[in-house]
Amino acid sequence: MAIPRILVVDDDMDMRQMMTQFLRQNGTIALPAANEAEVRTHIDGGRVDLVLLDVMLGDENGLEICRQLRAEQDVPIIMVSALSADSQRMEGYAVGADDYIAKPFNPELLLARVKAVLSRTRRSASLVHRRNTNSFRFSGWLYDAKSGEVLSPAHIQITLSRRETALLQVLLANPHIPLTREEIATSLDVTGETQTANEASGRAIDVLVGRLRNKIETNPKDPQILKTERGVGYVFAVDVEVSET
Amino acid sequence: MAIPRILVVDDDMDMRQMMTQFLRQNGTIALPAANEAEVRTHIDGGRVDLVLLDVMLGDENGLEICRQLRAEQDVPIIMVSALSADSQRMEGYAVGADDYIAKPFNPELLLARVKAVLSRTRRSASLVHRRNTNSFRFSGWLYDAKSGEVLSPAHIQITLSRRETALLQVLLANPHIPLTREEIATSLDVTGETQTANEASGRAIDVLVGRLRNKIETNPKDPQILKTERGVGYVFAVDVEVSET
DNA sequence: TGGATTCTGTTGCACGATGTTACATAGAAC
DNA sequence: GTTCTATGTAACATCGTGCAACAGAATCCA
Repeated sequence: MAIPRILVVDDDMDMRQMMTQFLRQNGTIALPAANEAEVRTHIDGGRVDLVLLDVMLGDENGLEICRQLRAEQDVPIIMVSALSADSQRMEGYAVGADDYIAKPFNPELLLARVKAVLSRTRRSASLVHRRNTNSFRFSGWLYDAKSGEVLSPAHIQITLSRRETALLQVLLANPHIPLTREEIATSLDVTGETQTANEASGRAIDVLVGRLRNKIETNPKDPQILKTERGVGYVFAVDVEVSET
Repeated sequence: MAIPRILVVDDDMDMRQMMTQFLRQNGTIALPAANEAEVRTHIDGGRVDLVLLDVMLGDENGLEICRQLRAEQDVPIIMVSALSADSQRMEGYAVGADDYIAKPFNPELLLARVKAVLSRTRRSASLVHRRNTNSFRFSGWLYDAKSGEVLSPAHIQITLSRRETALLQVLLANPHIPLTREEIATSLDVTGETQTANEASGRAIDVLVGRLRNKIETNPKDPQILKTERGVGYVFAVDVEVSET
């Protein structure tokens, strides 16, 4: 499974920090946000699998933000509130939240709810691997998922190793979204190919990326397709057109 | 998140200074102005997210300025006044102010009101990094935001590091406006993460500025573009022409 | 089965980008 | 002038990444 990315929205810095830290220690990517603008940035700019949204955001209204997100996106939302009255809870559900937690909460409970919502929506599993698609086009290249063939812009067939193919698939499924090495490594294992231990120690992903670059980049020294996001990971930086054959 | 730019209009220098200083300490860019002419300069010349407008401006009338701004712009305005009588308050709203604060006020209250108005109008999202603009021209130079290319007046391509590029972007978005090191550092932290690596200890910004100067100034020893504001920070001191491609 | 071939992870080094530090210098305050 | 503070900058330190070389694992094939 890909690593879930959770947007933690709370205007209280201590609270925000506590929650992000805890979530990070428990195998998720926690993205802090303090207000609506920051929520926008994350939602619009990158992938977010779940939003933990405080009801009371200073002067802003968490419920309103929730309503808006719901209207335009279908990202799962868990409302968090210092008010545990049932009326509040109902209001949370009314605006479309997937779950509701009252502060102060047991961290384990939070984790349980998070896991529940993530698995319920199966969103975390849906982001990397697409189904029912057979071919991908990107900057002149063609990858046929069914046969596994890769054709260069000059229509020359390229052979990729199994691992390289898996990497390409992960990237093709997430164009323009920076993926960390850990996310890539985890996704590669999910494909069920090699079960070997993940990237605990080393630079396997780096080397794998380099090898793929050598095969699909015109000038591997100056990659245009598979770009490096320093301090983050790698991005598939071109548009991908998906066909159903 | 973008740093909000707040225009502080008050003819009393102490008051002006106190307010700008306080706002700057709280993560905003505060632009001082003492009269209508200076207000004009800022409003017309650069981005302003919020105006803090004193009702009593010597001979000029804050209410009148507010009315005019309202008529032609939709920048949010908070009226500030030594007179707390309700009639005054009503008058403030009548001319279109978004909020009203009576002097003397609690700084925290001011901050709260400012945040409230900023988030309400969602103006804080219109930030240092402009969108939908692809190229910037300044004193013969050309920076293409899309490709990241920088062309010198002699049409020679210059390569900037990632950090240098980010700095240039921040400066280009704020021509003629002195930015403190802290403001710059904050703006450079696009990730918004808990980055420990910000300018707590060091002179990173100074050195970064020096490196950018070495690349874009004709004579780095006597900078004409990226000037130092002693005791303040740095200014991008030339006009910037923005194109949409 | 055993050897050849291919695949893949590990390691060490190079290199560029960036932050830190120490010192020199410029400017302001007196 | 002297003194103090802010700034410029060279030199160094650190970190992330690319990559060649190596070694073990997997696969192929006679």
